[in-house]
Amino acid sequence: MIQKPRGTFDILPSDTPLWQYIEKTARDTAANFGYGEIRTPTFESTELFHRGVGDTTDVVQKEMYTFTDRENRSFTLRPEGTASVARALVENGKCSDTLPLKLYYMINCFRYEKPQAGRSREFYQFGVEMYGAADAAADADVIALGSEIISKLGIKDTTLHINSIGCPDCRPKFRQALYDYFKAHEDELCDTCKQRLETNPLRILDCKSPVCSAIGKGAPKSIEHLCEGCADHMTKLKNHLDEMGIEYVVDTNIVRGLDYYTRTVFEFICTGIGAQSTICGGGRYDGLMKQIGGPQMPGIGFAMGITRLILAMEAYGAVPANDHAPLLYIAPMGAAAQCKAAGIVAKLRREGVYAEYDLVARSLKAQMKYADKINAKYTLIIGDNEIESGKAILKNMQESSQVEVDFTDMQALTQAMK
RNA sequence: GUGGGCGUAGCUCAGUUGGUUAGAGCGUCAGGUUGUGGCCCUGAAGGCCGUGGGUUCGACUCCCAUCGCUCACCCCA
Repeated sequence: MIQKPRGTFDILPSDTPLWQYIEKTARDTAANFGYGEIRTPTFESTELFHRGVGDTTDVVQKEMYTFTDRENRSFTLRPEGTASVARALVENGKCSDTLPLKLYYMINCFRYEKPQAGRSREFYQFGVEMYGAADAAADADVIALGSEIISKLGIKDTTLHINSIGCPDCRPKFRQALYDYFKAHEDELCDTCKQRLETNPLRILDCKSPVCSAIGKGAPKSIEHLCEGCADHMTKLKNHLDEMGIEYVVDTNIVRGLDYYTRTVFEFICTGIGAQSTICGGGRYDGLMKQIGGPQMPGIGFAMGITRLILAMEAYGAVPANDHAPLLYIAPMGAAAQCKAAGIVAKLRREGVYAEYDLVARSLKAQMKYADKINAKYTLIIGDNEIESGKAILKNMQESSQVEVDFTDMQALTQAMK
């Protein structure tokens, strides 16, 4: 038995209706916000992610599926969607189009991580990107879209956390202030945080250790170290969110792990789906486009993990019932009747009706059981007598009532099932 | 990459201090007299007890390894 690769999963017919529902909800909502769909290759030049996502990130350093092709060129299965979209816009000259550019995508991504609840090696995400709008109004508009989708999917207990991590001007100063603060408490920090102090002092703020989090409470806050421009941006974002009726909390612990983020970062966090509780995460990336060789153009966007949305929907009973059932099941007895049934079903299907008939030569009784199991609304029984007379019994499965119909008259048959 | 938990029929799980033909429920299939579903009843198919070693007269049961699943750290969607 050859098994699927670790961290991947099959999506079976019993699950696909939910996936399709989520995808449709996301697409339709994005379309109402003026976004158009973009589709990019599943793999890209490895260099794109080094420059776009950032050389120092965990994603690039140890989580990418990188391979060389027959010409010895290095490619990588996309670990996220933002870099590809930026590349596609530059490569196709779309940066000269009317601004802002608004794109959405529905993709699979790949990261070599150890699987757990809400995290897999191949995962699916819906994401949006807006380019050419530096104003905080754009941030609010993007967040509003994420909020709207989550709300439409019926996901409860979700909180929007926002923060500003500053820009290339003010961030280094904040980082230094943070470093200085924790350096003074270095002896008290846990072992992992002692390492974090050198690698990424921002992450100490997340530490679950009581000692570290206690120390963290007194640490400098990023929003207190913003330059004037970044501070104004944050204020305007909050004003817009307030006006739009979107609730949020300012969470200075929100620090995204991808290098391209600037200023606004945000996460929609849903309690009750395990440790991987961010169902939607994003932020602003004003330097990304230039970083990958395009023009200087501000951008902002988010991505939501489809699997996490599903976990959340399941947790809150928001999964819609699957009511796909045949209008008619035809139970033929014998080869001649089966042939007749095939003809009737073919006509119904051409009219867009979901109809079925026996394909495995079951007994009549077994066919009735089958019709019941697939939830057929009506069953039509055809044998030799019926072929001769052209009339057959149509049974309403719910009411258990029967009427005789002329099954050679499609209009009469359809009418009888109204 | 680091930890914890778990691997027995398609699914959910039993399996007594190691003892002979490994069980149940659900599901699947076939029946319960001659052309009719849902309830009920009967029967059948389906397991090298994750894999490989070891201890033992004997291992689903104990030990080791390995693979897989799962949860958490980390990171992120």
